[in-house]
Amino acid sequence: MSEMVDHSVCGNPNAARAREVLDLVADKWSLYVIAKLGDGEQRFTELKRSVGGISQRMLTVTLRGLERDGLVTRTIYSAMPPNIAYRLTPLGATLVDATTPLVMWAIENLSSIDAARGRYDDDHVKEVRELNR
Amino acid sequence: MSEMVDHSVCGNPNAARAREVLDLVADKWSLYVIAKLGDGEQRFTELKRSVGGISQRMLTVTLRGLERDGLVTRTIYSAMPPNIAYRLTPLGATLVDATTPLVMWAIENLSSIDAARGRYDDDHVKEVRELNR
DNA sequence: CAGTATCCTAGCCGATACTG
DNA sequence: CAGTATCGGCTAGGATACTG
Repeated sequence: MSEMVDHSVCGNPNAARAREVLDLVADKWSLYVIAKLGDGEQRFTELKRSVGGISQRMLTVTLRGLERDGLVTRTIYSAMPPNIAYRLTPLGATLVDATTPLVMWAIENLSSIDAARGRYDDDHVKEVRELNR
Repeated sequence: MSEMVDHSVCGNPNAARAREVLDLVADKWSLYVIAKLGDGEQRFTELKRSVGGISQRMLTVTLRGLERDGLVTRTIYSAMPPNIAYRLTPLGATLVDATTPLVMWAIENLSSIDAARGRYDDDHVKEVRELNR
């Protein structure tokens, strides 16, 4: 059936709808929360500390979204004092696998990108200087 | 250099800085533009049409960001009439490879997520109904 | 065609305060 | 501890008009 792993991504009839999913997953926080949960079950405050920089509001919103989409489960161990654990579902675990290459890429190519930014910004500043002459 | 592919992602000292890169790449539009350019060189209007739903302003902003980070090149073939081609750099090409698993995941798991959303929303509505009784 | 320049607003998101 | 509720600022980003 005519292999088409990469080039057909755009031609796929589901591609348009896939954007809804990507929009969810590719937002500022979901990626990090998912990655952290990949290390195992975590409690709310634990997540908040380990993700770093996220507000409790955004953590709540993000977790509810992930729960709604069947990527994360919320288990109540005790109501008082509250002890609630978040954990990846099997589906969520496959998402971690899918995002890992991207995370690794970002870490590995950090310096290349920094360098490129420096060059671009230098050139741009130079142009502005020339205009001011 | 002590292998550490998955579990160490969070412990990596570069992980914090990696977020800057991920924040750039994992935004609403960059992912799609990069994916489209994976199919080969494209012109501005071509991109605008094929990405679909993106405003010319956002396409410009996105392309400048990708260019700044050394992921995309901008080649002027002709100034008047304007004929400008956008193309992935070698670095940009490696990014496509890194994002492909995520895009494929979204397409493959669309129905699972739809189903989960339906269940979650049903349950939630039910709870609200009980409160109103 | 390939942009730039402006204006304007929906909604994201942080800060803060309160609760079981 | 693990949230919910509310308010308000800010900005991402769309619409529109103009240009080389």
